[in-house]
Amino acid sequence: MPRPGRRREAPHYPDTADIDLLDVLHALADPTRMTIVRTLSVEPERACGTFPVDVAPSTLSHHFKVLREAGVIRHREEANRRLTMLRAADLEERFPGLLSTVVAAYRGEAVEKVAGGGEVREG
Amino acid sequence: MPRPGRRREAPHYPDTADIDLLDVLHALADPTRMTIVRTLSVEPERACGTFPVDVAPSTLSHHFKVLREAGVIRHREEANRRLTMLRAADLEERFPGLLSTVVAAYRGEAVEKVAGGGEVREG
DNA sequence: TATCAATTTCGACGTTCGTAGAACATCGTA
DNA sequence: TACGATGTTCTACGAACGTCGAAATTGATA
Repeated sequence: MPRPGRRREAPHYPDTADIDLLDVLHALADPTRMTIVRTLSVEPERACGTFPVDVAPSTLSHHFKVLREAGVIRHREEANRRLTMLRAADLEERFPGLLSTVVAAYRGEAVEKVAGGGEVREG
Repeated sequence: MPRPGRRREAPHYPDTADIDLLDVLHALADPTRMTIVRTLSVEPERACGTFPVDVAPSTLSHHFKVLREAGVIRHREEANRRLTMLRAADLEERFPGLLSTVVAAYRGEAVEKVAGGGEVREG
C-alpha cells in the first residue's frame, strides 16, 4: 500500500549526531558527487536533473543516495521534482569547518577532472 | 643491479602542487588510514610497524602506499626501519585548514570503528 | 484517461578496494 | 656468514563501487 504525498519511499536521513566522518569523506571523494556539493555551495537548492554532470539519470540518482545517506544533502519535494540542498548547518554542527574547508579546497582544483566538465557560475 | 642506500625503489611522492583533493579525501576515508593520520598528528614520526592498527604487515604497507601517493605522508629511512610522518606543511599550503579540520573531526569520533581499536594517547 | 517529464529501483557488468599469505629484500647483529 | 627484524612486492579473492539500460512510479498536463 503506497502512501501518497511522497515519491516512493521517504528517504532515510541520518541524525546530525549520527553523521559519520568517514562516510562523509567517502561521499566527497568522487568527482561527480563533489561537483554536486560544490554547485550546492553556490546555489541553495537545485532540481536533481539540472546539475552540471555528465552521467545517466540512474547513476546520478545513485550518487544522490550516497550523499544523502552520508548526511551531506537533503531533498525537498516540489511538484514532480525533488529539490536538493546541502545539510550545511548540520555538518557545521557535527564537524565544524569541514564542509567549507573541503569545498574551498575543491574550488581551487582544476575542473578538467570533474565529470562532465560543465562549469557552473562560481558567484 | 640493486642500488644501495635505499630500501628497494625510492617511493614516489607527488609534488605539493600536484596533490589532488579527491585522492586525499579517498585516502582519509578509511578507518585504518585515518588512524595512521591521527596518530601522526600527535606524534611527529613513527616506525611503520608500531601503529595501533590490527592488520597484516602487507595490508599496512598497502595503506601506506595509498597515503603516500595521495601526498598525505612521507617516509624517512633510518637503519632498517622506515619512519613515517605527515606532510602537514605541504597539505596546509595546498589545501589550507583541511588536514587539521579533518583530524579534529576524527578526534571526536567514536573509536570503536577504528581498525584494531587500539587507543593511542591523545596527548 | 492517456501521455509526458522527472526520478528511483533493479539487474548487470567491469573496475577498484581492502585484505592476507608467501616470497623477497635490506639492515643490524651474533 | 647466518640469522632475525622490518617492510615491500606479488598474487589472489570476495566485497564494494561507478556505470548504464530497462522498468516502474509519481505529478502535471493534454
